[in-house]
Formats: sequence, structure tokens, C-alpha cells
Amino acid sequence: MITMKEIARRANVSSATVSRVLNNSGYVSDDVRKRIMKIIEETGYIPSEHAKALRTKQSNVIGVILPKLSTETSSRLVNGISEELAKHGYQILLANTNLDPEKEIENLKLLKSKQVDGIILLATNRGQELVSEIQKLSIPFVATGQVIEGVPSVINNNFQAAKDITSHLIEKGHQKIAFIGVDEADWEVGHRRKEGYLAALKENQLRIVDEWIQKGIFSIESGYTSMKKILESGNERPTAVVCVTDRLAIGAMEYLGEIGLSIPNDIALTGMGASDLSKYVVPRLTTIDLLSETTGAEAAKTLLEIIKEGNTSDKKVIDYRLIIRDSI
Amino acid sequence: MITMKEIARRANVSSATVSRVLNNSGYVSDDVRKRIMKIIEETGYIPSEHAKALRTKQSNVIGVILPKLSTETSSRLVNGISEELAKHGYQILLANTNLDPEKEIENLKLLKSKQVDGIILLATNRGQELVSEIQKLSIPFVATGQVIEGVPSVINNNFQAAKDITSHLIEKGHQKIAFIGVDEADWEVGHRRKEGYLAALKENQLRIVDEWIQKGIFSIESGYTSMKKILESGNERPTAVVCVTDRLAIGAMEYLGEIGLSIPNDIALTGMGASDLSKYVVPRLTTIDLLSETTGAEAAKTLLEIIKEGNTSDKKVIDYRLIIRDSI
DNA sequence: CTGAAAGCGCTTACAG
DNA sequence: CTGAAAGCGCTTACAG
Repeated sequence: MITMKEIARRANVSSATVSRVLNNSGYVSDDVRKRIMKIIEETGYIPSEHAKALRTKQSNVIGVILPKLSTETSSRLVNGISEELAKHGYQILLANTNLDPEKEIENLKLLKSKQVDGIILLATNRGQELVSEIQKLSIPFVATGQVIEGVPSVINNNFQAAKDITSHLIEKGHQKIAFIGVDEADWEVGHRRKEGYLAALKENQLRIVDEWIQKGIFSIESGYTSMKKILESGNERPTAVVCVTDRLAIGAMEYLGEIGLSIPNDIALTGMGASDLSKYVVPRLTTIDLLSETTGAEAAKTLLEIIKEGNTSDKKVIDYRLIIRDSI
Repeated sequence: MITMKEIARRANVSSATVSRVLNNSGYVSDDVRKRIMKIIEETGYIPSEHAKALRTKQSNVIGVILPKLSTETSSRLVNGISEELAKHGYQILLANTNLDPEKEIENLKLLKSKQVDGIILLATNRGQELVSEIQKLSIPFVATGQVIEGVPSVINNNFQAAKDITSHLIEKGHQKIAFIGVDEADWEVGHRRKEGYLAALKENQLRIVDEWIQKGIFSIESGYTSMKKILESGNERPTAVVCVTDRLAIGAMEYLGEIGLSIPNDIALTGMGASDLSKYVVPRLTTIDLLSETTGAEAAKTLLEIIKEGNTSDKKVIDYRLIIRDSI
């Protein structure tokens, strides 16, 4: 591999001068600059980032830890991060945990060893061990997906979004509203969205029926079985169902279709996430756009501020939009 | 930051010995090893990968260049790559071109400067400049998405897949089959799939009608307008349409729905890609699963072989599966 | 079994 | 405007 030293030799200068040309730092005579540029051009010399990083303690790489890449939310989020970072000359080093929470911590260390300039974690939990590992790291850090105490976070307004969509159903006259959620260990999606749903019911003095509150996982099938449980719970039938993800709603939709119930006439249905899918199922699904690309971009911006200005913003809340379609 | 030297000082040994412990290389007495391990534990010392890479010329990082992250195909592909690489202790440095072909080349250089151990390119074109840049790089390299001459490639059997799905339509009795493709500059998706379609028609001595062969872009809307053009081309109506992506097919579906044509009774429709969407539109779309995760994993494997064994496999073709559903 | 020393490819005060 | 030299944090022959 060709090195700076070699370029210097060929140009009859010291490597210090070559470095100055490359970085546009300090004075270099036009003459010498041109000579060096020409040789760099000819040889196709590319400076070693490792050597540079070792000296400057800066790598222009940001680590991103995420649970899975092939879900719409993560890929949109990472796309948002990537576009924002690219504008500022940063790249992404990816760490995929494949839904294994232990790997979140493992990857934290791995990224630290790669000397990334900062880390964005798309968190699924907020365990104590994770928090303490993050503090130990002492690296610019932004969490998204979950708000983690003591750690700058960029987050959707999950409570308000769930409350809004539920309230919208109530305004349309629904009194008997069921809910399909996920495990509350996922604080934002599981707990906060459920709280939002409950708050809307309470605010309107509506009945909270335990059998109508089901807990699934992040899959379409799970929406199917949760819907089934609700309808088989014996009691009267709800007239609407709030689901915390589009996939759960689509699963519910499948089941309702199978048993011959019509949406929205017999039962209204809402999702959350504004997935591609939500737009093309029949009937088209009412949902909430969580603006994942924006969330990612905002997480990136926040991290960059922390890196550059030592800023220590604690929590940014991202907007959302209610998308009303045919399923209600 | 705590360094190896500091660990050595505290343990009363040389940094050479610390290095040996860390890498399990050479002999170290059990006594000393334990003492060092303990101090590493206590201090939370994490070795610098940059320093390591500078010495060893190996970074355990693979660069991945892709046009856009938030499409189902790329995110599945990257997921496949990431899982395979993780097994072997490699990580991914992401370079997103945002559909700008010039950035493919720019990112090639960027990744080289980051001294990645290898590069996987999810190619959208196969321009001469790109090819020559790749050769110049002299870095282990695998292309996917397109086969690039002289460069190891992992590729779907686009010709055969398109031919198969068209033939299947013919077997079901269709004689008048239209086609919605994309620009042939995208050789694999635009050209090869079209060739497959044409080959099936020719093999069965079916008529090739120019007006029935439309070219769109990678979007749902484009499927809509292409379908419109086909039906408005004046002539008789085709009884089936082969689309080179699911999104195009779904756009076509929308248009057919609007003008009151029923699928598959009036017109049969096929897609390609086995997207999530294809499973939940009504009617469910017949399509081809291109096994993108497998393609990604295979690309990663191929690259690893090249890195480790200097292997220089030129072309691997990935299998596909025809998924027959209700749209035909 | 362990250490001293060189070197990976850069950058950056310092001196001139 | 330019260069010599030190140093970033590791690894690895070499010597003992």
C-alpha cells in the first residue's frame, strides 16, 4: 500500500507537508501544493483513517446499535440517521443485536473499541445493566426507541399518540374499545401506548374491560390470535380495537375477515406506524405516522451537537400525525 | 482513556505481555495472566482497534455500499449480510448512496480509506467507471444486485425467474401477456427480467405486442400509470400482466380496481420480490421470492472466502421460489 | 515465560 | 513556507 511517506519521497518534501496539503492546514506554497496533488492523483493514494484516528482521536464514524434491520421502523430510522450523518461527513458502523438484549451491551463495548465518535442506540429495553454500561462508556450517546434515564433520548410521543387515536374513535361514537398491545417491558410501545389508551377511556368515563386488553408480540400472527381472544372472551363485542402496531392490526383484520365481521361496520380498527402495508390492505388502515426518518435524523443531529458542542440535551420528543383512512 | 501501557504499569509487566494475554498468543504464566485479567476487568479497559488495525492491517470491518436502506430488498439483504458477518466477528460500515450513482464511486474510496477488510456493493449499475474503480481498489470485493464483469458477484437468477413466472401464466392458458418493467440500465432487473419474459413468449410462439411492454420506475404509482398505458393502448386487452416488482404490480392492481376490472378473472397479475405487501393485498399477489436474506448471507460468505482463502469465485447464482397466490 | 525496541501511517507543536 | 521529531496505542520478531 502506498503511504504518505512515499508521496513525500516522490515529491521531495517531508510528510508533514503532504499532511498539510491533505488537510488544508498551515501554509504550503502553491507550487509545492500542486506538485503534491499531482502525485496523489497519479498514485491514487488514499490516506489511512486508522493512522489518522489514532493520532487525532477522531474517526468520523458513528456506531448504531439496533435490534433488527429488516423491519420498516428500523430501516427508516437508520435511513434518517444515515442521511443526516452523511451531510456532516460521518459514516455508520452497524451493530445488529438480532433481538438479543445481551448483545446490546456487548455491542456497546465493541463499538467503543472501534473508537466511534458517538453511539446511537435503538433501544428495546431500559434495564439497569444497560444504563450503567452506557454511563461507564463515557462516549457521546443518544438513545432512541426508549427514553433511558440520565441519557439523552429522542423519542416519539407514544402516550399522546395512543391517546389521540383512541380519542378519535370515541369522538366517532365508540364506547366499547378494545386494545392489542405488547409486553410492557418495552416501556414506550408496551407501557406508554397502553397508558395513552387508558387515559382516553378514563377521560371519557368509558368502561375498561380487562378481557378487551390483550398483549401480543410484534407480528401479524399475534394480532390474529389476540383479536380471536378478545372476541372469544365471552362478553359482548367491542366496536373498535386500538392496536399498537400496524402489523398487529393487520393480523386482527385477517381474523375479523375470516369470521365474517366487516371493518369498519362491525368493528373499527386502528394501527400505528404508517407502514407501507397499512396503505394497501383492504380496508386501508387508520394509523399514526411516527415519522421514523425524522426521528432518526433528529437523533443524529442531537448526537452531533453533543459531539461538537458538548451539548447535553436530555430529551427530544418527535411529532406524529394521525392518518385517517377507511378502517374506522 | 486507559491504555495498554497503563495496564502493563499497574500489573508490573510489559505491554507485550498484556498484548499476549489479550490475544491469547504466546506463553504467559497463569499467575501473570490472572493478574492482568483482573486489572483489565477492574479498569474496564478496552483496546483500541485503530492502533490494532494500524499494526495488523486488519480491521474486522466490512464496508457495505447500498442505494437506499429503507426498501425491503436492501434491508433484508443487509440483514443477511450482517448476520453472516457477525458469526465471524465482522461488523458493517455502511455507505448509503441515496440512489446517486456517483456516490457509489465516492463511497468506494471512502471505505478504502477506512481500511475495511472487504466491500460488498449492492449495485444498481455496471458502468465502466465503476468497474475500473473497483479493480484499482485491490480490496476483496463482492458485488450483488448486478453482475459486474471481472468482479465476483452473487446474483439472483433474474432471467429464469421471469421466464418461469411467465411460463406459469402460459400454462394456465394465457396467450396475451403484458409486461411492466424498469429501465434496462438496471441490467438485472430491467434487462434480464424482460429477456426472461420474452423468452417464455417465444418458446410458446406467442405474440409480442410492443404496446403491452411498458417501462416504469421502482414505485407503486409507476405501476399504476404503466397499467393505464397498457389498457389505453387501444388494442385488445391482455389477459395477464407480468410485473418485475411487487410494487409495480400493486400499482397496477390499484388501477385495475379503479376501472372495475377484476383480478384474476379479467386480468391476472404477477409481481416479483415476495414483499410483505404482496401477502396482504387483495387479492394476494402471485410473486417470486428472491430470498434476499440468503443472497446477502451468500455475498458475505463469498467475501469471507476471498479474504481468508484468496478464493476468487466469479459468480454465484441464488435460488428463487415461485409463490402462487390468488392474483392469477 | 517475559521484555526492549521497532514500526504501523499519520499529525502537530516546535524550530528555523 | 517547510522539516525533524515525537507520539498516538498497539503487535511482533528477537533476544534472553
